[in-house]
Amino acid sequence: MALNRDQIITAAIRHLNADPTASMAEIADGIGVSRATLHRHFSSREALFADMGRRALDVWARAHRVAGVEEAIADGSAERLEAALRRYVSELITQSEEFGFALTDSLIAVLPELQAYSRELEDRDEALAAAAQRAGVLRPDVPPRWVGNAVYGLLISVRDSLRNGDIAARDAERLLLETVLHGLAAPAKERP
Amino acid sequence: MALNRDQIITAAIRHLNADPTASMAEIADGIGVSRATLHRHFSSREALFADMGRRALDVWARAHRVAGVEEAIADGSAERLEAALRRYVSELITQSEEFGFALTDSLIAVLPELQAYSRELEDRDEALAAAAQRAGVLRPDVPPRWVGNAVYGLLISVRDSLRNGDIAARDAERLLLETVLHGLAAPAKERP
DNA sequence: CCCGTATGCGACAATTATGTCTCATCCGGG
DNA sequence: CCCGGATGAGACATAATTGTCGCATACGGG
Repeated sequence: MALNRDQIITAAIRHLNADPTASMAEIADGIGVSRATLHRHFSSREALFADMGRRALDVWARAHRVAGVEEAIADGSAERLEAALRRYVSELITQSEEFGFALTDSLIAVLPELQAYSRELEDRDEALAAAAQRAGVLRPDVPPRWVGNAVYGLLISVRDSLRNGDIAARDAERLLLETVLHGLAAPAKERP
Repeated sequence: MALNRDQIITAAIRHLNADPTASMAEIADGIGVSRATLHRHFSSREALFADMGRRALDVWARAHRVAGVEEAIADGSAERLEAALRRYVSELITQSEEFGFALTDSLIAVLPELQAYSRELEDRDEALAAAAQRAGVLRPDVPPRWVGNAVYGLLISVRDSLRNGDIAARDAERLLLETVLHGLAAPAKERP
């Protein structure tokens, strides 16, 4: 057997990142399996997309776990929180090819199961941001949800920048972290 | 006559922002015109999308003009460049509902005419960023293209944040500008 | 008031995508 | 070597979408 179910999902995400409107036939062709096989693994297009969404959210959840987000929140120290924040962003960038699907597709908002899953992760993001604000790691004068959304948007920036060759892959993590933490203004100047 | 061509484009953009996969029938229905009328104004779906893309890029170009980007680059002073930068971002946020279409849809990358238009605007963005770096307004240790892409991604953050009610509309501009210029780290701490 | 224009409505053919099915083939384990 | 399960190829019916057309009608200016 050439590809198992997981490999098909991975390849499908990769292919749909390049062409978000691809049909089942195009997806199958791009992956290198027949359309019939695709339908044997996923009863419908919706089922395939649901599994891809689940995969993307799993990647997101794994980033939380790997970075020790929960523990850092419980700990509450600035050092732990900042380390978790950096590790978390780094993990998201590394896995952005699979996670990126969640960035673009509105399908997640439709399926109730994924919606709950997504909400849970967003809440944890918010908790992390709020804890980091309390610990003095992040500035307190922005809504905690904005932090997660800003990272989310900058991940799209990274994806597009890499796609266009505007930045080097090895610089992606530094650029995202520097931008979200310190911004792009020249350091010497101002700050009222 | 209920709606002219321009109004239809505006309404179509608005509707497709909410449901990017809407069919011609759904678009027409959402706008409040018949499918036939839609086809009378736009010979094909592709023609409609091309016009929407053009509109989005026009908004972008207008933001450049209103902010005096070209003049600020020619002037080269830090004050003019920073003012143009702020005004430019502000304008993009204000018009984000119509410009937002360009943020998401990959159609622009396909049509040669829009591609050239888009490239031109991107180049001007890059020139602005580079000039701001030379003038000491923006930090010089990031690729100039990254600046534009970061703003682009944060505009998506703003759109999503507003959609979810995570931030207030009147805070959008401040949050985007603050984030892109100074970042989200607490000001007092670190900076090696 | 009248007429031209634009619109809505419905029908239509053509195309495309989807999901199911059958059958031949291939491939690996026993 | 043989067999069972998985795959590829293709046919098929169904549904959705697209683009076109004809016709009736509503609207608005002259």
